Amino acid sequence: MALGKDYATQQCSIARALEVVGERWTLLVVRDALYGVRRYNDFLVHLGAPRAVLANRLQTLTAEGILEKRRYQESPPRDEYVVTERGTALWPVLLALGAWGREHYGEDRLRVFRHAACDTELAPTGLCPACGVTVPAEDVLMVPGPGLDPDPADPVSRALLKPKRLLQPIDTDRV
Amino acid sequence: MALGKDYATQQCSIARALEVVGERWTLLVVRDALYGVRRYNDFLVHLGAPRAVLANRLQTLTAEGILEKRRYQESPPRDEYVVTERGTALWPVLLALGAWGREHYGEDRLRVFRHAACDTELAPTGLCPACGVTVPAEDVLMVPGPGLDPDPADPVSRALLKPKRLLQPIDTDRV
DNA sequence: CGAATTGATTCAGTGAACGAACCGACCGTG
DNA sequence: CACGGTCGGTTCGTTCACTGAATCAATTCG
Repeated sequence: MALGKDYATQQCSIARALEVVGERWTLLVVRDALYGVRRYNDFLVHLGAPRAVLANRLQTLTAEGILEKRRYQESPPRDEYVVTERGTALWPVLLALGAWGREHYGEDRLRVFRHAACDTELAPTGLCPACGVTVPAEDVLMVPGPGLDPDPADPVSRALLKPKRLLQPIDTDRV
Repeated sequence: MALGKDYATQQCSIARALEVVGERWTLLVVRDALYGVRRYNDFLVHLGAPRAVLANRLQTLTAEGILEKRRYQESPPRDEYVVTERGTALWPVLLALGAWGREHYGEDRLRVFRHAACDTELAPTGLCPACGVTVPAEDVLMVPGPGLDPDPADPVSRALLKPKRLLQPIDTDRV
């Protein structure tokens, strides 16, 4: 990646972070991983990225310890990519980025994030206004917003219509 | 930009945000703008980006309303790029990203961000632990950390060694 | 007048992204 | 046991963006 070469001289942890997750598609892969996507093919259809790029990103993210490749069945050997703690730590970044995007460019809200314990909607900082705590990703409930297409084409988007906890694997087994 | 084409189908405000600020160098330009960098040449020496890319990013960011091009002197005509409210709204994203980068990759802390009102260090969420408020960017005091090179080559890095408020223009007039 | 400063644009070379095709391992069905 | 389908990729030619060096125009300073 050409990124690292120049950013390395930056003396800045933002630049350091962007070396790792600043490439095209990378943060969207992490987003999907947090949403519960785990399989190569599910990433592929949901992201629409070229296969070679996806394979490269999954490999890089695994090497960086953001995802973990895990064998979930032998014969045929199948691996899934599960987000690690380091990857989960990117959740506040994605939340803030999404809040900014919606605030300044989006009309309707597409997804709403709630504190699973009290069902209160999170602030863009990740704080639960009711409980006063910063909600960890595993306690976040993702609910579809009014702006979301109710009948998407791909099965992954369809699985993501159901309210679900972050990090919980998606469930694509249905009509 | 090739970014927009694919991300547009994503039904996601994170993807929408990345369409705008997801390109290489873009977030670093915004970071510098928040740090008080305003002039083409200052961005250039501090970032080390190719001139054509910098010119392109400044133009795009201006078109997106994240920076504002402002004439600061006639004869010779000189413009500076000042961060807008929309650009300032990216501060929490950069803070979270920097916190993640330092946490997972940095050894020393390079910059410390404090609440100007009470001098307390900010949480990665932007919250002031003492006051309990989310500190707006203009009330953030940036202080060099122990890991920062005390004698950098370029004048912009040298100007950024002094404690300063975010958004306040940098001062490069010195030895 | 000549040199320096500022804010760019142009251009050739390189590397990355794109999209389509292909591949190998395995499964289930007939 | 052939046949088609799925899964997780790799390969390849084209296009596009980034890179770095050179150039340029306007103006001020010496």
